[in-house]
Amino acid sequence: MPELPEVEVTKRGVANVLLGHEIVDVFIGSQPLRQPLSPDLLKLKGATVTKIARRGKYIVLSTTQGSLIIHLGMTGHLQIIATSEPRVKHDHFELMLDSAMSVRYNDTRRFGLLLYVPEGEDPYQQKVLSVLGPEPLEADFTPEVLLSRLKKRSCSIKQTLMNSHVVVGVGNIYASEVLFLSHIHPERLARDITPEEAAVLVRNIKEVLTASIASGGTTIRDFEGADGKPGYFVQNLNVYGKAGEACPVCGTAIEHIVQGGRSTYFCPHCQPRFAPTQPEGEPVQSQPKTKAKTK
DNA sequence: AGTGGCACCTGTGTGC
DNA sequence: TGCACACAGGTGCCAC
Repeated sequence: MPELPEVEVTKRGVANVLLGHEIVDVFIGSQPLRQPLSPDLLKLKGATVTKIARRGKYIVLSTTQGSLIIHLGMTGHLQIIATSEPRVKHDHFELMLDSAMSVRYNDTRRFGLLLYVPEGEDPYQQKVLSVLGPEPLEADFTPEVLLSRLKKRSCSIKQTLMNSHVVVGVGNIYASEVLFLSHIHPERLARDITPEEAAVLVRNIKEVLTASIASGGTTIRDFEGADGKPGYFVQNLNVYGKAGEACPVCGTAIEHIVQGGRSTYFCPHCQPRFAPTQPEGEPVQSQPKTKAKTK
C-alpha cells in the first residue's frame, strides 16, 4: 500500500486519537512481521502518547515510556476502532486507550515493522531510520542535493528515485508519475540526469507528494486512511497502471516495462530516451493532472 | 560502495 | 471447479 502520502495521511488520522491519551493495554499477535513482535512492546502499557511524527514511510510514536517505530510495509494499515470491536484476520497489534478507542495494526502480507525503542534512546538513531535519505518535502531537499546523490549511480533513474538512501518516500507509483511529469525516460541512468532535469524532478516530487497528501493518498487496491476512507489521488494518476491507454498529454499509448522486478509505466513520446540536446529548450512543464482534487 | 537478485507473505486475477 | 501461475503499492540481505 503505502507511499509517503499514505503514511502522512495515516499519521494525521491517528494523531488526534492518540495524543495525550494513555495506553491502558497492548495486544501483540503471535505471527511475525518483517521481524517478530518483541514482548518489549508491552512496556507501552501505562504510557501516555506525547508526540507523533513521520520519517520517510515510518511513523514514530513517542510516549512517556519509550517510543514505537511503525512501518506499514505493502499492506499494513492503522485503524481507529472501538476497543470493544472484535479483532479480525491479520490484526497483529493493538494499542488500547483510556478513551475506549483503539489503534489497530492490520497487515495481510506482514511486510510491516513494529519496533519498540526504550525510554531514553533516540528512535532516530535506530538503524532503520538513521540510514534514510533526505525528506522530499523539506526545504533542504534541493536540486543540488538530489543531483549530488544521483552522480555516482549507474542504475536507472526510476530505481534510484525509489532508493530510500537517495530520497525517502518515493515509491513505485509516484516514481512513474514524477518521471512522466518531468519528461524523463525511466531507463535513463541516474548519473546522466542534468542539473536542469534535477530541478524539474525536485519540483515535481514535491508537487506530486503534496497533492496526493491533500487528496488523502492513493487508492490502488486496499489503501484506507485511519478513518477507513479511501484516498482519491488515484483519480489524478497519469500513467501508473494505464498500459495501452492514451497519454493524457499527447495521446500516445502508455507503455509498461519491468525494472528491478517492479512495474514502470511511461509515455514513450513525452519521455524520450535521451536528454534534451538543446540546453535552452522549452521548460518542461506539467500540464496534466497534478492538482489535488478532493472528492 | 553500488547493483541485481532474491526473500519475506497472502490474496487476487487469469488462463488452462 | 480446481489448479498453477503471475503479480501486487516495500525493504533488507547477499554475493558480486
